[in-house]
Amino acid sequence: MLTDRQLLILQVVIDDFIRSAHPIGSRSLAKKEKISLSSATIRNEMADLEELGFIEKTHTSSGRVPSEKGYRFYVDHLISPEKIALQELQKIKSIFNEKIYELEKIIQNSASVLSELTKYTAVVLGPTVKENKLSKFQILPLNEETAVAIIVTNTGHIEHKLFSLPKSINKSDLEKTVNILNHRLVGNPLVNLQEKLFKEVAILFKEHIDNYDFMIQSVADVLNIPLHEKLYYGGKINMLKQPEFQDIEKVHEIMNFLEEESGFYHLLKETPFGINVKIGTENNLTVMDNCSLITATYNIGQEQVGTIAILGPKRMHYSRVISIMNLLSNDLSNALSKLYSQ
Amino acid sequence: MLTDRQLLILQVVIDDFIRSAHPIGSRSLAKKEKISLSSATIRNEMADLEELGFIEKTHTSSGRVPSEKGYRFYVDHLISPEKIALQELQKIKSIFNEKIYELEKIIQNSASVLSELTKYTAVVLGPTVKENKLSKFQILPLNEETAVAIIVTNTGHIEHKLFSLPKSINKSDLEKTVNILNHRLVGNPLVNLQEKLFKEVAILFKEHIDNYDFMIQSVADVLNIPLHEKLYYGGKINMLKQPEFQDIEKVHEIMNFLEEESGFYHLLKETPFGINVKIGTENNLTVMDNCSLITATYNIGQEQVGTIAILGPKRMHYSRVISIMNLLSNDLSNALSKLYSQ
DNA sequence: TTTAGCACTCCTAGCATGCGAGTGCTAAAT
DNA sequence: ATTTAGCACTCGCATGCTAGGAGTGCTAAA
Repeated sequence: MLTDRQLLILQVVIDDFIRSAHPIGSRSLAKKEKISLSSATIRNEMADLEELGFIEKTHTSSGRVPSEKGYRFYVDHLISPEKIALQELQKIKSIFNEKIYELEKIIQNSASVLSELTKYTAVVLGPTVKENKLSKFQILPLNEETAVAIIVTNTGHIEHKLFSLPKSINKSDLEKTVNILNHRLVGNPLVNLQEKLFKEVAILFKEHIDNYDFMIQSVADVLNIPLHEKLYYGGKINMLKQPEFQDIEKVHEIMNFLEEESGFYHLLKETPFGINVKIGTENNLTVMDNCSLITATYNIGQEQVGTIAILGPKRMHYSRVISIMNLLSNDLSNALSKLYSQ
Repeated sequence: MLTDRQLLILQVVIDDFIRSAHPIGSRSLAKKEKISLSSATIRNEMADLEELGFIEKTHTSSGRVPSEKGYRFYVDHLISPEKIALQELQKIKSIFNEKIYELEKIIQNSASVLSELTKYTAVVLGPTVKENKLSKFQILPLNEETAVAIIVTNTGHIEHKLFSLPKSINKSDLEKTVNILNHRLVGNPLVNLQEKLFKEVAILFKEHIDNYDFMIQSVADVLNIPLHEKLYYGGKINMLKQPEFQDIEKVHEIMNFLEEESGFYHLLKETPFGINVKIGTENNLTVMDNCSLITATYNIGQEQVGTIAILGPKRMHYSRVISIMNLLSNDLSNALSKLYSQ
């Protein structure tokens, strides 16, 4: 177990390193207000902390930097919630103040504000669509051959899709189609729509609709909604400001990973409830070895539907970021729940 | 006027520099197959070319690199169309082979393929919406309070927008609203809709619709379609591969400019018909001083509607990029014209 | 007109040097 | 028994020097 003095020193070392990005030595530590010990004493304590694996040297005679274990301990035991300036709070609130109904915009705004406040890169995983249920289906014919289908889900997600109509379809058939689909499919999860369509709806189509085989194929196309959630980004290039990313190689690697979509998707898809911090190699991904990822889930009603995340260097301002994400994920959950849960 | 020999030397210098990114000197030039002159002769010619401003030295005793004037001359007089490999041609065709109805996807695909083939950054300015005309308007009520409006334009652009309904509106009022709007507004350019709404439609609303003031406000919101065309990107991080962008500062600057949207919007908004090359300071923008921008317009029917662009270092593979953009802009115009012009 | 030769310039890589910030260890001070 | 002062030592980094290489311009000969 660490002594109070060791805790203090560890905390100051990490705090300082997070601020300055420079290794810190015993002499500069001794000058700090909080610490009234000689540099020699501190040297002894630091040697112990190093032996325990919380801090490390970059070379034999350098100051110390936090190790991954050090950061982990810091995050778990040494940080306390940070006060967020009023002005910044208002920025968060402002996401939800405007009368925005559209989910996508709220989420994109969240990512932007998050990156703006933290100066790191924000990634938001949009709400699960898999669990979404169909709440409305409509067809709007554009001309003889094409129509646009509008699909609305219970979470406020709206999608439109062009498709081709059977030749010489009449108005009443279209109406019947819409009625049947609404009657049979509303309330069902999107994933099941295709199955239901072919099993249950097909029979009804056959009974009531001319040219039913073409129609059912078109509808099937339309209902084939991409099931992977979308990712929203904010401050993609904030990384370039961080001193740890002065190496163009590293930047390229991590940027590439960001652009690729699928990589981050998996990373965010399976995050535990609430705030979670993954430091460096804890992410189990070589590209992320020098990064920390802080995630927070958000929900609609009781259901956890998505994740907001901040990607930054391991030397991240953890307390501040965690406080901000706490606020934002709560506000986001509240706002979305108000709008879309029934 | 330049002699044939000077032309040859200028061409080889620029070709070589585009390939290698290293200044080239008289000795290495003399070794080239195409050139059977001694290094001393070449030195004399190069001195002349420098005096004329086509090439320059990075320091007193360095090899030569092309000047902006040199690139300009090269682009205007020395390059010839490049053969594009079959495989690459097919990649271009593949954008249009699939059955895609949606404009946005075709355009996004174009940007992606363009960046993939050139290894530079592609930016595409979507089709003008200002000139677009309304071709269909529909309202789809979701519940008591909200509805989604669907707006379709003559170029196949579809937009949906949530809005709130007046309290206790009845079905027939909604239908009347839709009818009036379709009757009065279809065929009008999007820019004029707001004006027409307040001038002509307002009167009709007053006559026929309960709660008309609320309704007209909602409709006005809905018809307030963002009039700036969207930008689509491909290969944003390709820049990082170029040796001229090893300086993180420069990368940051230019990336920032890319992310900002509005900057590039103006750059692409006013491009002349066909292929255009702007080299370095010709772009009249400090961030672009080390970049070249190649643009090509595309059209639907006879109307020029948008621009595709490649952003790269001044040391760009001009002939190849121009050839590719020629192909792609033509194919894009054809495909869009087939789909959306009548 | 072209080319060979030569002196000169400038960049770059490599190496020595000194300084500063840091360390560990020991012995004295508290 | 801790804490601290002192000291020798280490390492990174900035500086300056040097040699080598690639290039140039100029002059004089081919």
